[in-house]
This record gives sequence, structure tokens and C-alpha cells, in this order.
Amino acid sequence: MAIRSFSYSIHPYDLEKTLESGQSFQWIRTAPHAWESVVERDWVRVSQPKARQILIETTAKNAALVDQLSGYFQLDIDLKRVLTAFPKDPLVGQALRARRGLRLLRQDPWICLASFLLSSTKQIVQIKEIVHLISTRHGNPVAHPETGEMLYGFPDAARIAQEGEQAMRSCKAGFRAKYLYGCARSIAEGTFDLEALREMSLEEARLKITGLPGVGPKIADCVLLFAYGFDRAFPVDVWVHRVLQDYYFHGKQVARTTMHQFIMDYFGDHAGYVQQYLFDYIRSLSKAEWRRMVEDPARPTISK
DNA sequence: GGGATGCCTGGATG
DNA sequence: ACATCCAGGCATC
Repeated sequence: MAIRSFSYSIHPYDLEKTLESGQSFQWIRTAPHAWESVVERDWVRVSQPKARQILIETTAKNAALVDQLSGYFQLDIDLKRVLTAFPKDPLVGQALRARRGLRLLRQDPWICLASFLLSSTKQIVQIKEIVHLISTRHGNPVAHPETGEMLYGFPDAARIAQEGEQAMRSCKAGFRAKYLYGCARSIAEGTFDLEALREMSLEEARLKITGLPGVGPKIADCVLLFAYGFDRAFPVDVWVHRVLQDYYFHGKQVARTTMHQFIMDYFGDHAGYVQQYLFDYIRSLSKAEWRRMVEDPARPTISK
């Protein structure tokens, strides 16, 4: 099987930080700076041989898939321009320095939705394991072009609808199996159109997608940000909630609406991008480092 | 409409 | 060892 290579000169881009930041769960690390997966029906390897180079290797023959991969990895985004729109405060500054080169991907809506349905109260390694199990048991087989080893893509909605809830449970999905199956059915039957969300405003899309079983505000915003590119979607999980409350609201409890208003006003047009930097950064801090951060007298004061 | 509680399950914590 | 807690939420009451 022929492998085609595409090299991109790009900077700043940190592939490791990007693929290991918990936005996508299907890439398997095969070398210090290389990851592999199956996209559509093709094997793909993405690597960063040099600081300013991204290399994509694939068995795909059609140009469409190559375009798709360039979109997936967001190779055309002017990251520097995005970063200049971030708010200027000590925490964001630290996160920017610590996570230089982190990018948001642009994933396939169905796989992204399925991944985040499976993410509830699970840690990243466990989410990866479930995604991997579902893929190997129910996905399309693709031979590795170098080793011949079998790899499997994530199954589409129709396939999961056909396999049923129990099959998902036996892939360790637990109570999430019901949601995954429910969403798969709606999508496979055509009751729910994932593509239609592309034409909607963020608010419309959020309203629509939270109508799916198991999709609340957090998962909705993850999918809207990571798959549809709604740059103002801002997933608030326990970590981010902790930052917002402890750092920006000085430990005070605030209403959901107040928090939401603050997010939109303060983080701006690329709020979702800021969120990813903050999320990834704060998870790496020790308790002591975190305490130092929230006690920083230079941290911003929110005036309402 | 904010605040508890159950849901699967594996790994961490005591 | 063994119990208990809790993890990147959601639905329900």
C-alpha cells in the first residue's frame, strides 16, 4: 500500500500539546513525536520531525481527504493572531507560555460527540480506552501499510445504532451506553442532522444539540468548539469552573448566568481557545502552585 | 431554578 | 486486604 507524504512548514504548532490536551481521544502515540489513527477508511500518521514542520502520511488516494486532514489539524489558522486576542492577565499569560503551540483541532462532529458522551466522570486514559474498544470491536478494519497490523476507525452512528446499547456497555461505556446509543439512533434515523448545525448561530446550535440524550451544556460546548469551530463556545467542566470561581471571582459562588456573562465579556471572540489553554494548564499545576496563583494580588478583579 | 442523588466502573486513597 | 471515594456530566426529583 502506497503512502503519500505531505509536509507543512508551520509555526507555532506543538503537536504533542495539541493531541494530548484532551480534545481528541483516538490518536495513538507510536513514537516520541508521531501519532497514528484511522480517518474515514484510511490510515494516517501525523508527526512533528522538526519544531517548524508537520508531516502527514496517509494511504488516502483522494485529495479530499488530504484537504480534510489539513482542516482537521487546523494548518491554515494564524495562531499568533488568535493569541493576541486573549485577555491579558497573569493566569492567561502563564498558560500561554506553558502551552505555546497548542491548537484547537477541527474534528468530525459524530466522533467528537460520541467521544464526549463517553467522557462524563471519566479520566482521559479511560475515555481513550473506551473509544479504542468501540473502534476495534465495531469499526472498519484498515491494514497498517508498514506492518500489516489491523487498525480500526471509529464506527459511524448507523453501526452503533445497529449494535445496540448492550454492545456499548460491554465496551466499558457504563451508563453512558444509553446516551451513545440514543444519539446514534437519532442520527442514523435522520431525526437529528449533525450537518445542519453548521448553518446555525452558536445559541441555536447549542439549543439544538442539548436536545440529544446525554448532551448537557458541557458536552454541547465541547462538540460546538472542537467539531464545529464555534470559537465562543466555552466548555465549563469542574476544572474550569474552579479557575473561574477561585481566580476571577476570588472564591465567591456566582450564578450560572453571571458566570456565562463574564466568560463572554472577558474572554471574547476566541473564548473557547482561551478555555483550552486554561484547562490544559491548570490541570498540570500542583496544589501549591495553584494556591500561589489564586493568591496573586495582581489577579484581575471583576467589576460588574 | 439551585441543589442533592443515582448512574457504570476502574483506579486512587485511606 | 478491603472499603470508600471520586473522576473533564446528565437527568431526575
